[in-house]
Amino acid sequence: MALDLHKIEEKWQAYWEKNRIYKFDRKSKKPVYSIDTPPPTVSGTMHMGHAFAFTQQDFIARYKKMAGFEVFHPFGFDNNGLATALMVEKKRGIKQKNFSRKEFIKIVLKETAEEEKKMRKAFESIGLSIDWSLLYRTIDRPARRIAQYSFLELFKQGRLYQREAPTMWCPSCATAIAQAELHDREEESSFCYIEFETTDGEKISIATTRPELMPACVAIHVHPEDKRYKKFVGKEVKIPFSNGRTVKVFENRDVDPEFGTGAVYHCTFGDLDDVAWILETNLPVIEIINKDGTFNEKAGILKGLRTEEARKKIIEELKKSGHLVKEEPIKHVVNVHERCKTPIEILTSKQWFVRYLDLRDEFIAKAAELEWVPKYMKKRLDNWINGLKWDWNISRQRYYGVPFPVWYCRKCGEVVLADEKQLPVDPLKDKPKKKCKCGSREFIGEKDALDTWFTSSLTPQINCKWLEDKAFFKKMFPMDLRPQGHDIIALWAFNTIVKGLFHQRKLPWKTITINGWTLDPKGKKMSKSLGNVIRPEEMVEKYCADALRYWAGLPVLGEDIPFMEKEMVAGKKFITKILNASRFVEIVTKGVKLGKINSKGLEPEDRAILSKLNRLIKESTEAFDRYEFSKGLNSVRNFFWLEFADFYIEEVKTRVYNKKDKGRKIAAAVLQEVLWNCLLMLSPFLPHTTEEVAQTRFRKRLKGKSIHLEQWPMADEKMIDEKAEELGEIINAVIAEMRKKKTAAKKPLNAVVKRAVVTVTDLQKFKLAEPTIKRTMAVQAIEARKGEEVSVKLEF
RNA sequence: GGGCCCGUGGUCUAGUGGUAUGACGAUGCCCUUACAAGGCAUAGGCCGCCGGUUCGAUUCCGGCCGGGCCCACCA
Repeated sequence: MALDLHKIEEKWQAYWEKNRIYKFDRKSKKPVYSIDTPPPTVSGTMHMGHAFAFTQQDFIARYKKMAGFEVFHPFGFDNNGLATALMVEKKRGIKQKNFSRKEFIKIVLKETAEEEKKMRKAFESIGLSIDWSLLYRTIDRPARRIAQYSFLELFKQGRLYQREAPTMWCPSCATAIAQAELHDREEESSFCYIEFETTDGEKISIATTRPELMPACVAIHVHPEDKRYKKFVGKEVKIPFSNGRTVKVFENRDVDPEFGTGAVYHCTFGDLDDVAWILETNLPVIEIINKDGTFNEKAGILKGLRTEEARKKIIEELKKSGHLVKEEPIKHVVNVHERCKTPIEILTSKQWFVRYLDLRDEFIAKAAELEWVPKYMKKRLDNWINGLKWDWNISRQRYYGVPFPVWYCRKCGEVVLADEKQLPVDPLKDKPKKKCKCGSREFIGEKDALDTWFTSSLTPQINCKWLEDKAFFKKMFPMDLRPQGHDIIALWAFNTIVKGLFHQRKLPWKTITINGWTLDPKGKKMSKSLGNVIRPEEMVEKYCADALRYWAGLPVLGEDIPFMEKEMVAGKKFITKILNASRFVEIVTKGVKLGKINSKGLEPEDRAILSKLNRLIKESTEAFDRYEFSKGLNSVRNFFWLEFADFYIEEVKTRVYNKKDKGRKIAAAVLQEVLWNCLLMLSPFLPHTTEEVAQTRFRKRLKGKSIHLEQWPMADEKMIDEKAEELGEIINAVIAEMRKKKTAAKKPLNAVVKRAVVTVTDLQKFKLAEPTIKRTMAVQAIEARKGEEVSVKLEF
């Protein structure tokens, strides 16, 4: 039978949406289970990592729904901030600086609306149990309002300050960025040995990868125990091309005497160490780079150039003047902006910060109260918090994003906050409600936008309608689950915890699950530059959504998984198997008055399969409760295929084919019972396939409109019977031996056996197993003998 | 450099203090009244390496090697 799995899947997706199967009913009396879903950046494409993570999250959502919870499973789009703006700039080939603020925002909103449609379709195509009526966007009014309210509240708590400070700056995006937005990149560069002269004519060499920062040099550092440089300490050194400016030589224990020449020149600001040294030494700041990345007049001969050009130029000039004594190639790591990969510079500018370094210990202690799945992921957060060096810079010099609810008084410079009631505000359009303390009514609106994470860190508050619906918020906050990737533990998880603690004095959720990464088939990270990206839509197209979901259910939560197309094959085979086995069960049970499973008349194979089924239900439920869904999928799959389809179905065929067989009604009942429970346990993984079978073949079993509204099965402990399973194993072992012999004799498996000689270890038990074996393998007569191990001889 | 994770037949994986689960692939047989986009069967692994604990380790401990991720970083 040719099955069009795509048609089946589309049919049920439309049905679910039409019948609002995944609707969250806030009036329900069931306990709520809420999920703080990760809002993907609107880019128009769903990548494999999305498909993987959302599917894993969906397993949990579907399980919880069946387990009796009213599941709150929303979806969010992150269309706020820098990532979104950069995506649009790239797509359109534009830069924000060439547009007015208004125009630029308009373009971004239009583009993201289009991209969002494509993305939603992609996410729908993998069969997620999302209630789309709960959709939120990180730039929509409620999100803006909450983000601004968060700002006001933090201000009142004394957690916000504004400061002119050295800040990591992206010259390409022309904005300050946060520590968490840094990435490293290894770069080939040259290590320049530059010879300086002291005022009394002695020579000292330093080595640097940033010769272009020389005009900003404010000191030279040497290690206090470095004998070579002892005599230089305290002396003045002449800076080339600087009209005779000199800097002092300092002792500094941070210097590594082994590296370079053992002498370091100190610039404002080459790297984070320079910043620390500036703070320690009270040296002057010479800022030579403008916000747009060009060098200013303080850079002298480098004025107007950008970093790369300036480097070339200064090397050239130093060569000419004889200051450059050596140049060697070096590989070193530079900090780049993760969004645009431009090496960062450190500049001073006025920025808003959230003061939180003082609370590091509290954050670590509180985060320990969360349930982390897997547990070890918490260490990553601890590492991050322990390594924090900066308060959280939340200012971004961008047009697009949530504005600061802040004005500055034109007359006295006082910071004036928006009134809670007027949120969300745009300080460039709106005005404060009151006049300034100084009496002035003239204000300048803050032009910067809030860091994207300032808003994203409020997704629990957004989901729970913090400001819009107090009763709802009280009922819903904190949420139950935050599922997310390990790459953004330091960003999203951390900042969300921070906000929860600041605003509600509570952790924002009870549990955090961390999903792994999707890697390419060789175990490498998928990336556009490596050209190894596999798109989920291609796989859905080639196989089907349930096959993709099958793959997502294989690894343990938190583990990275290489994308293996063979698992799609395996998934599709499994789906076909389910559909075929279900067809069989329907055919042979149709019109049969089902027997009662608790009654007498259960054959050994019935008892064995029912015992195994109930044990499986128990194990599968426990696995799900521990978020070990891969165990659930694996064990149900193996049971369904290797026990139920391979053995049980074969063992009862003669019973169900023969209308007069007295075991027929029982076998029919057991077939349905086992299949139905397997379908229920597989429905979180294969929602389309199981719905198809339930709706087309087992309508009568369905209590509601969908298998996804059914109750998760309960194990009947009384049915678990080790002795029955033991006997079942004997039956299966003998059948397996007979299959081998038939295969070896090149006979079909239904070939009639006139006589079989079977050696078994326990003759008494075998007596009980014999009838099942005879009918399953078409054996007319069996002679049983006692022996050390099971063996079989067949006569045809 | 620091932290975390991983290393099981050709490939990917389950698992456990008593030599091992399944898949994909390979090979052979079989049109068997669910299924040939199938069924059944077969081959294939000193469970990364070296030590230690133990009667016994793939499983526990230590070290090493290899891979991955995060963080820091030499100017």
